[in-house]
Amino acid sequence: MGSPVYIQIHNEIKKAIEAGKWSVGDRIPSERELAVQFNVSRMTLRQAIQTLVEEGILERFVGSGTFVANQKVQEKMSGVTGFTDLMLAQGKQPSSKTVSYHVMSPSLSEAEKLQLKDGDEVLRMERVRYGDDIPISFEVATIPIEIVDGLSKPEVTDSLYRTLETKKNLIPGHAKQMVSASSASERIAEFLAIKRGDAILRLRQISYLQDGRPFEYVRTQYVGERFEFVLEK
Amino acid sequence: MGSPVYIQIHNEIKKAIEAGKWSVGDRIPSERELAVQFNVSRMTLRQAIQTLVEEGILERFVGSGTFVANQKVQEKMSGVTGFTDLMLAQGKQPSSKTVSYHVMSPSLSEAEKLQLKDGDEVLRMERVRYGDDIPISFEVATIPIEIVDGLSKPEVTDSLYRTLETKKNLIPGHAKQMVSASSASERIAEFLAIKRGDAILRLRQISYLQDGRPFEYVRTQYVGERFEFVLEK
DNA sequence: ATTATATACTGGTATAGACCACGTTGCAAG
DNA sequence: CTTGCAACGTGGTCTATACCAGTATATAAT
Repeated sequence: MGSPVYIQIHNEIKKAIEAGKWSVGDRIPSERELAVQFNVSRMTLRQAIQTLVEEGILERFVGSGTFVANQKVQEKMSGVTGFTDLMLAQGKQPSSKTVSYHVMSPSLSEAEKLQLKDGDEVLRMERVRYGDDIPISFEVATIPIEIVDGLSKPEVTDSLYRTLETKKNLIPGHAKQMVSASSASERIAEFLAIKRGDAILRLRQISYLQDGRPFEYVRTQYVGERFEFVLEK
Repeated sequence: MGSPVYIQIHNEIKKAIEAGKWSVGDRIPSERELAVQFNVSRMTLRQAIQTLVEEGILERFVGSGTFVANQKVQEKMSGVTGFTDLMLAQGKQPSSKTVSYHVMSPSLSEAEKLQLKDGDEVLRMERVRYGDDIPISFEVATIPIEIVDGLSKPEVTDSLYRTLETKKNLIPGHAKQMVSASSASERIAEFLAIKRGDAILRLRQISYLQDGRPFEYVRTQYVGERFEFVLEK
């Protein structure tokens, strides 16, 4: 085990909570007690607790103790987590239909956003997303071909994020998102079962890997009447 | 000076950076040097640095040193900062016209969002916001009367956030924001110089004080063609 | 001049102890 | 029984020291 001790302790406490040793609202042992249990100094133990507090898993109260926090479902719009999780978090059954799925040359805009070199190709797919079988959004995703090289179609369409992490050890980092409003075109209106000109919430998102390379450019059009982003700050 | 030493050092370093002692990209003295300068232990000095790193003001690199970071203009949408700052950050000249300004009984929705008791009154004001004299948004702000008690109209309309901080020592905490899309009504279209049915980006925001009390409920309608939110995660 | 290698310096981790302000709890005084 | 206060436990802050792993730089060997 090469990682720092406080990370190891962080993981052990996290696992203990997930295993149900302590439930939401429970007080965990004091820093001094835990320091003895793990056989480390209190400062090191505090570092482990600190990381858990930053993750929102624990809460500290002076004079009272440290408690298991009730995981706020914040960052609903983080976008670094996908549509599937978003729908499930809202209690809706997610599904989707892939409209197209092709390898092609990128548009100028795509090449710029994804920082592509001349001649690089991309995978472009269009999808309609549903929540409880009601159309929620129409999205166009563009991914550099080198990112999805060797992956099967289901591996890409089902959960790209998980596949990238498990199969290629590529970990998503930050994302840039742009939100605007527009009206539905004839084609989009048909996919989303609305009228032409109806309100559309547009989200353009560029996702980057931890090393800063862009790996996905997604343009999503949400039905204004059926979707809303919630942000907490 | 009652605050912890590491907070004091945090503030001193921050002021030094703002004063231009070190510029973006500059290396600041090592932790060991600064610890001697401030006459504290290295651990305490590290705590001060840590808070500055978390604020995005400094960056650390093992083996190289600690550097002044190039302040990312993230959280443009935080909303806890107002329209004025938003426009200035984008290089546009902000202005606004107050359409109405009345004390009245809250609607059911307002009373709920602001957690009002029966009989409580509110200040409701409608405003059109401009960037470089082009209409950008129409907003309706509702504020509990007790929050703005004793404040003049300009103090409320010009910069409510600054006034609350300086005059009443009330500090904004978090905010909840909901983003959706819709179409412009006849009345709104007129204010915003667009056509009825044109795309509107809707933002509903509830702002809370640090103690958790809601103090402002704002509904804003942005012209879809002229405005876009940018988020970084 | 180029390439290894050693050295000095940086932030990262870890220890063991100390005092503080705050919240909780139980005991004593009313 | 209630109230007030003291003792105790908690997380928050701080010290002084040590070693580690990564980076940069000067030095030595080629």
